Amino acid sequence: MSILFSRQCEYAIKAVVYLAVKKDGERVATNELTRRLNIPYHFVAKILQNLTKKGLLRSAKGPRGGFSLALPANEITLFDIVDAIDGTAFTRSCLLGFPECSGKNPCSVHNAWALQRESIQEMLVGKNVSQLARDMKKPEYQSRRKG
Amino acid sequence: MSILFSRQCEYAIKAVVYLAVKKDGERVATNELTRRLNIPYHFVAKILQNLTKKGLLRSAKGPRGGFSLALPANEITLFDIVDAIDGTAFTRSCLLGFPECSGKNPCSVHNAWALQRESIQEMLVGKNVSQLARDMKKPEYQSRRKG
DNA sequence: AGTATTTCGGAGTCTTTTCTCTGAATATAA
DNA sequence: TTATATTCAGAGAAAAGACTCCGAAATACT
Repeated sequence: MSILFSRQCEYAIKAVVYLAVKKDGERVATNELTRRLNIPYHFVAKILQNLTKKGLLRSAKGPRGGFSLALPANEITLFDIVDAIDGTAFTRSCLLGFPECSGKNPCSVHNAWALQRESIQEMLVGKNVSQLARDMKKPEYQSRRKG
Repeated sequence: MSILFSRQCEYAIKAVVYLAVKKDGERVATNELTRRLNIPYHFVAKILQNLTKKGLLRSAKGPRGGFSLALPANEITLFDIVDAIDGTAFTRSCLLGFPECSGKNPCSVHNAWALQRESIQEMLVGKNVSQLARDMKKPEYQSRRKG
């Protein structure tokens, strides 16, 4: 099937936005996330671990431990999260997978697709999780992709 | 990683465009395709078989057999190929995977992404393989995704 | 100090996608 | 009619992605 981002990346976005809804620095444990976001426990744990390594989150062990944003919510964009999890290859890669497709040697869909990519990227850079959190106060927070 | 279309779909597009470059009804064997497009033999064979089942291609067995377009090149759009291989879920699905995300109950990136999807779809519908074939007369036809 | 809670790190399993193989069926050409 | 070139069909192997498990380390609370 294949859609723009991996599952893991979708989950990461949901989790970070969830953290952004909380007060600054408030810690949230994996347990709460798995319940509220409906993401498998061990999987979301791993994802948060990854985000921590990338410096987007801060973690604390022990009772009352958990995860919190490492930066102000308005300084974390969707793009940052996508970059941390999936990388940014999609901003460059040819739709048809030609390795040598580029501006000076474009494949036949290069230009059209290049515009699309650009505008997707702009959207991702333009949305920070503080905005998303605001929209999301009414959390119809549920899980999984349907179809 | 995950990009908009599957590998199989990329390959399908390349193959169909390759056929469109040929004269009407000219048959091309799997062998030629695998060599020219650098796609694994048995894999491209399967893909062409799929496209045949979907009615986009015609096949002929035996010596001087092979595959050819089942329709005039200007009546096959990129969208048709994507539809045949990956399906069109991407035109509907929420970027974050919320199953109940929709126009009346949008997630926080719904509207932005809905516009993107729409414009991607328009591009796919707007490009037929005859146009692509024309662009591609200078075939820098090579293989695989790099990064 | 001891216990409970929580993340960390690595390895392991399951599923889907990508890619391979093989044996048959069919058509062409000599 | 025989040899050969080709697709067809389905099963199988390998790699990638999604998800699980477990033991260890850290911290807070009693």
